[in-house]
Amino acid sequence: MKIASWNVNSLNVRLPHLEQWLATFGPDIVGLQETKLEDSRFPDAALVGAGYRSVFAGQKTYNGVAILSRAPAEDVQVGIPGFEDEQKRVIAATVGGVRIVNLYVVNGQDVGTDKYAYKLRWLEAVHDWIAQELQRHPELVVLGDFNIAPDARDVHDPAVWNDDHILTSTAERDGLRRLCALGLHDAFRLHSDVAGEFSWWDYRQAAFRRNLGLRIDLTLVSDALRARCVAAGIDREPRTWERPSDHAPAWVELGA
DNA sequence: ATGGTGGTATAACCA
Repeated sequence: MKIASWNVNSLNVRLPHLEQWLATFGPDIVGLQETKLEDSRFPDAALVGAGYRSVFAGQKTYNGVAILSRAPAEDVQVGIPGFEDEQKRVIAATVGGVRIVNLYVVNGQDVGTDKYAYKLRWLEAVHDWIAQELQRHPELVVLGDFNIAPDARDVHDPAVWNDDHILTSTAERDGLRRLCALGLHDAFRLHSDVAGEFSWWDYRQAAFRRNLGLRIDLTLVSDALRARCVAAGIDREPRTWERPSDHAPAWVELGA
């Protein structure tokens, strides 16, 4: 079973890319972020044509998340229970017995800003909620655009992307570490210790061509799924297509 | 330090 995460940066613009990628990569489950669509405009009929059902939580212009799956999605949860948030950043569902939590983590703008404080608060709320989810659903995958690069291997220039920089700051990385300490494992790192494999490249400065990227799109698997995690990676191909998202899909494969 | 690009309430704002 292949499970993926992709920040599409506008599903309206990227639907043809998504359809092409679904047809070639053939994931069983995909978490999408930054759909930037109200629910009434979600292209669920087109995706049925591609063989996928959709559950989604969107808004105009910003944010928006969805889970696509070949098998039905059950027990759908939108948002973090008990955490008031206008921004559509969280959707969870159970597919084929596996609980999928899809996150569009707050970007945070710059260290010390109000948005940064919101990011840290939001991460703490996610942490407390995931602790409960793990009790109810030991077979859990937390995936998404984390807007945090776990360590120095995951950035092209550790001198710039340091302890004081947004997406790599100590407090952000501590937030991710605390989440993982609940019993979640970065699937990519179960299979590789290479540096320089990224999932996001800025549109500016020809960053993709020069591989000036970060690995901020993650798939985390729970203790109970760890032994079934047979492979993980990042599919750079859609980032090479014309008018791409700035993110590439990150994926994990679970064996039987 | 700035600004570069791309998305969308097409003007700022967000990333």
